[in-house]
Parts: sequence; C-alpha cells; structure tokens
Amino acid sequence: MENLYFDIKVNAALYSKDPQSSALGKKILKQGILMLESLGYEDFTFKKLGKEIGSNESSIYRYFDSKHTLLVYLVNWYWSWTEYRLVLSTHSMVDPKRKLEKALSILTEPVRVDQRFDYIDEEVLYQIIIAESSKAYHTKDVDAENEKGFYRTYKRVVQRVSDMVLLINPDFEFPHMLISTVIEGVHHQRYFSKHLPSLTDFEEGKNNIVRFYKDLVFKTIQ
Amino acid sequence: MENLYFDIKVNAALYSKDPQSSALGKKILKQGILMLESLGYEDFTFKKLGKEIGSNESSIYRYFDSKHTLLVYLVNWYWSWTEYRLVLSTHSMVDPKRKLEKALSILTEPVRVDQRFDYIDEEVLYQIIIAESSKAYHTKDVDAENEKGFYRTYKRVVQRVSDMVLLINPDFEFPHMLISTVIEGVHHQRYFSKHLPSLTDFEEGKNNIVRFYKDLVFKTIQ
DNA sequence: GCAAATATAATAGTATTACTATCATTATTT
DNA sequence: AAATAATGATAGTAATACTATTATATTTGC
Repeated sequence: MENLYFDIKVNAALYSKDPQSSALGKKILKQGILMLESLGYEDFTFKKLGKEIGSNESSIYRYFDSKHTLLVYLVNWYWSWTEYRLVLSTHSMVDPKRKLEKALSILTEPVRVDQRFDYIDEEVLYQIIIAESSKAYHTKDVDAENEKGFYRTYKRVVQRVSDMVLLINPDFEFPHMLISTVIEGVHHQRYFSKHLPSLTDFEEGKNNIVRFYKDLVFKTIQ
Repeated sequence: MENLYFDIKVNAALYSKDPQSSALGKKILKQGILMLESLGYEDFTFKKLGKEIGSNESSIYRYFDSKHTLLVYLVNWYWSWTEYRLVLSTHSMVDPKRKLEKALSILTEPVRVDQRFDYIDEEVLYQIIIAESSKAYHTKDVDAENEKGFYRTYKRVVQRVSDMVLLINPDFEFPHMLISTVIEGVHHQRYFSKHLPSLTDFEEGKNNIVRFYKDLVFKTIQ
C-alpha cells in the first residue's frame, strides 16, 4: 500500500542507490531505523539487518556504502523533514515573536508520527537522533563529508531559525550559537532524562525541556 | 623525573590496574591521549598504542578492559581535574555572582596545561573531550555503567555549579539543565568552529564562546 | 511470450578488530 | 638467590566491515 504524496529529498551523495526508489530500499530504511534504535549504532550491522528483512547483506551494500552513511542518511532525512515542517508552519506568520516561538516548538517538542511516510517511524527515528546523531559528525572524516554536503540540511535549519532570531533582534551577535545550542541541548536533555537524570530537571508531563529552552532563547536575545 | 604532588582520583571500576601507579601505566595514558586525539576514537586501537610505546597489546589490557573504558577513564580524569580547579578557585569567594562567573570561566575557557601531571597533556585531552567525550555515554551500556559510577565526576561538577546558580536565584527552576547545556554546548561550539563553522558565530580571538555562554546564563537565571 | 536487462541472493574471501589464554622473560622485592 | 610480580610474545577466536564473483529471480521492452 502506497500512501505517500511526496518524498523527502536526501543528498544523493549519501547512497549508491536511492532507498526511496524500491521496495527493498524502503524495507532497509524501515527495519534499519528499528534495529539502529534497539541495538544501538555500535551493535547494529548490515548482516543482522539483512537477516531481519530476509535479505542479503550484499544487497544492502548496494544501497549504502556503510552503516555510517545509513546513519547520516537518516539524520539528513530527519532534518529535511524538520525543515519542511518548519517552513510549512511558519511561512505565513508575520509576527516575528510568534514565528520564532513556533519554530522553537518544532525544535524542542517531542516528535509525532507523520503518516505520509510509512517506511519511516518518525518517533523511533527521533530516538536515534537523540542517542546517535552526534556520531554522524564526530568522525575523522567530518571535513571531507562536510564538503560533500552531508550536513547541509542541518545547517539550513539552523540558518532559518537564526534568521528568525535576527528578525526580532538584528543586533544579536550569536544567533547560530544560540540555535545550535538549543538543538543539541534538547537532544542531550532528552537523553539525560532517561539515563543520567541528575544532569537535568526533567519531570514527566511538565514540559520542562520545552519551557526551559524557549525561555532561555527569549531572555538571551533581548 | 617526577614532578607531581598528588594524583587525580579516578573511579577504580574504570581500570584493572591503576595506570597512575606505574611507569607503563603512565605511558599508556600519555601516548593514549596523543593517539586518541590524532587517530580519533574509531581508528584508535590498543595494538597501535602498544606498538607506539614499544609495549605489547596484552600489557595494555592488563590496565584497561577496552578502549571504551580508557576513554571513560580519561573523561573522568578530566572532570576530576576540572572539579579540583573549580573548587580551588571559587571556595574563598563570597559574592555569588563573582563565584558563578569564575566557575563559568573554568567551564567555558579553553584549557591550559597543568604542569603537575607530566603524563597528561591537558590541552590534547581537552580536544578529546570536545570531539569524543559524548561517545563515553552514548552507549547501550550507559545505565549499567552509570550504576558503577562511571559518570559521577561529571555529575558532581554539574551539581556544584548548579548550586552556585541557586545561590543567586533560589527560585530558578532548571539549574542542572542550564549547566549541562552550557558544558555540552561549549564542546559542540568548539568542535563546530573547527569543522562546521556555519553552526557557530566563532571568530578567532574574540572570545565569543565564553561571552555567549556567560551572557546566556546570567540572563536566563534572572 | 521471450530475450535482455536489471535487481537481488548466495557464497566465499580478506584484513582488521577486540579481545582471551598461555607461556616465556625480565624486573623487583625479600 | 629465590620468590614474586610485571611485562612481553605468541597464538587463537569470533565478529566486523567490507569486496568480488556467480547464480537466480524479476522486470521491461519488443
């Protein structure tokens, strides 16, 4: 059953064969997300994934060069999707403060499933973003990969929200630092709340992470 | 030549044999730091380290169970050392704002070499902290390792500085989030400034990272 | 409906990793 | 000088992260 209206564009340098273009490719993405989350990046292998989807390791390699590029692909998918949601929900807004507030909601609130992509479980993908995404760029190859555009979507999201900050206060000196701090911070706080809670002030159902970062942003840019 | 007056205490669960207790152990630490930094965590191996120090892989395993515990050891050493500097430079201060300011200096300014530990190059270690330390806790074993106290020194530093925040504003709701956000944020910004500069507003010699985070903290807690 | 083209599966193989185990050698202590 | 402890050398194992080759389906174009 096909229920999607469009694809999320991901940098073609990240795959040998577009996984969104075939049934096997989509199975790799779907089950890859579930296994990456359950096993963790280190224990995840293409061999295990192949077994799980009744396919062969060598077939997966025809889509992705390595599990590293699969991770980067997923991170990119996430940021493309986030950029899409960001643009969609803020483009018609005129009041700069409301606009930024909305953008911060998208960056700080937990993710909910988007029915349009049945081969991506966005909630599970979000867990991967929280726990593993920093491994995408903490590599000795960052610079080479950056040149190939591996982190372009992430940078674009930061740029867009930074621009919203400048709309409110054009003299604010550090919009990129502020927004990348919020993005990475949210992921850390969600990870810590599960595993190292004394590093946070998380309380179930009290929305502290969202409240904390929104408040921090508006106070900082004044 | 022995020029140290005391050792930095590191959780004994992190080693099989205390590396600070022997010449070989110190060589493992010293050269381990240099190689971890130059090769990166993924490409670093005990075999390569053994070759470099003219020793055997198996000898290194007698000190550390795995390269993961070596990394966690170094991260712990760093936080113990930072806690020591923190306490030393703030304990006599009475004005809460100056006290917090000083603490933030220690957390945000680049690290300088401490002559007392000739087997630790703190500046290189700091590069490891920036580029690799998040891998210490982004593991499937976090919870088990947390129970063994692998992250205790980090948590203690966060707690100490959070307490300083509460000294200024006892009603501030999120001191731990704030301080862990600053700590992780600084590392990210220093990493980004080298590899993904468009995510920052770093400018050489302008102290932007320090200024940004100090300003952010004081504005947020008011 | 069949051949050609394409995609996938199966198998095998390689160098490296992350260890463990055993035994030999060298230092240190008593 | 003997005992003890530390280190080094060697070998071995299961798994990883691939690459290469060949075989078998499946799709498509005519």
